[in-house]
Amino acid sequence: MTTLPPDRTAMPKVAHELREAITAGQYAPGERLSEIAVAESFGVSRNTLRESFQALAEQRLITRIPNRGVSVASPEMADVIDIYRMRRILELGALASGSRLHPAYADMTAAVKDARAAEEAGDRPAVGTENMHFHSALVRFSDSPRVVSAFENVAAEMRLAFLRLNDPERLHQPFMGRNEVILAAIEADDLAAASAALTDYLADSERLLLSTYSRLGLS
Amino acid sequence: MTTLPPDRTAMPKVAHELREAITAGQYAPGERLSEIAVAESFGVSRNTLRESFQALAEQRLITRIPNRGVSVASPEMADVIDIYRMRRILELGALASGSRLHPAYADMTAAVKDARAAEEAGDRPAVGTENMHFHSALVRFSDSPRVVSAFENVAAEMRLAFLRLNDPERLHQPFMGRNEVILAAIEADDLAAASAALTDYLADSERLLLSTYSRLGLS
DNA sequence: CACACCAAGTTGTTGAACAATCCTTGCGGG
DNA sequence: CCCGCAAGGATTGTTCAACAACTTGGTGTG
Repeated sequence: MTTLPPDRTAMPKVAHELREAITAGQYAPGERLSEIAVAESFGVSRNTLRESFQALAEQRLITRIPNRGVSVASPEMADVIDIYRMRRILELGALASGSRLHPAYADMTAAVKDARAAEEAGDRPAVGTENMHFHSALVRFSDSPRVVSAFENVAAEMRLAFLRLNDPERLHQPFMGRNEVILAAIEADDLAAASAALTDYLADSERLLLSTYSRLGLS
Repeated sequence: MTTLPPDRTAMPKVAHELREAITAGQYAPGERLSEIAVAESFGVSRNTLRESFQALAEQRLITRIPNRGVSVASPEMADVIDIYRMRRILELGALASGSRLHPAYADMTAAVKDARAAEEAGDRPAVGTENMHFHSALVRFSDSPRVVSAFENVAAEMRLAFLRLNDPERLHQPFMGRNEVILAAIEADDLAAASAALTDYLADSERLLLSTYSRLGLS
């Protein structure tokens, strides 16, 4: 077994792949991440891995406790509430610049269409993915990289909240109709109606998530 | 020269102190940060420093270019525009929950009072600090740690934008009156008026900053 | 002047080391 | 039987020295 030369820019790649793995549920929320084990699995040194950890910790995707290492974040009810506060501010703020002429509008339309198709096909995970695509696109109305990346961060945290549940994807399903209402309001240039629909969406989605937490006795 | 035992949790401290040093202008925007030099000055190893760098990079306070190391961020016009987009969304979103009964209201009052006092005393830097305190407090209306820390991040970036200028503090001065208008509107429970005043504030502040950039031929 | 080349310096990464701290386990006392 | 506690092993946080890849600035050549 010959040792390969080290990848000269391994850290960003590792951070990215680890992020994907976490949001894909390959590591469960709350799961402990052993430095040695993870470093080995990514084929990097412990030091390089620690740099990647720092990036993910800043995004609140992992939790660092001094002398006790790293574990995948496991959002509690208080976090869920806060995540929705952030979502409300970012999404409603972005929607204020919404328009049927904006490129993001087409992406939202596509997300709704693909979600419908996935629903027909009974592909629940895809419905969930498209739902999040819809809201990612919505936030792009802001034309602001900072707003978009702040949203992507809370979206990843949301994903972790869902992963704590038994059937994560089930919770997305009831809301696809809501997205269509929002879209129609934007199409009609009625941003007030779109905002109202989005506000309802967020309130109901938060309620459902929190009550599921409560039902399962979480946090 | 006896070598001390390494600080068992040096990284967070270094990240914090480096952040302070950068926002205080001890390292100029765009300045190159040599790993060896900075590590030495903080009394930590290169590896530990790199972890701290990663945290600050995630906050956009420093810029990492592969194989060329780290430099203090130097916001360009496009960044300033984006920072204000983010500020508009966060601050207006938080202000929507504003109330004279909220603890943040008292902090805003204090910031205005201290700013007035600093202005009397001709202490320009303090006027700037209190101006930012005012807006930090405003954002706390959101009751959301995530919103607050997202704001603190763009506030630090703002600081870097100001540091690119000759007389950073001068730009804060014209706006203290605006803060008083916002405060009065909240006191009168007129959130619409407060939002309008804040919108004006942000637009004018952005305009002044951008025109100063332009006058100095920056970016 | 343009261009290839060279040398010095820096970065990105590794692997091994070590003390401090945590965690488990087994043991003894109540 | 349960609780506290001590010993041991495992893990973390950090350091150091090494090395190749890369950048940078200068030099010489055509």
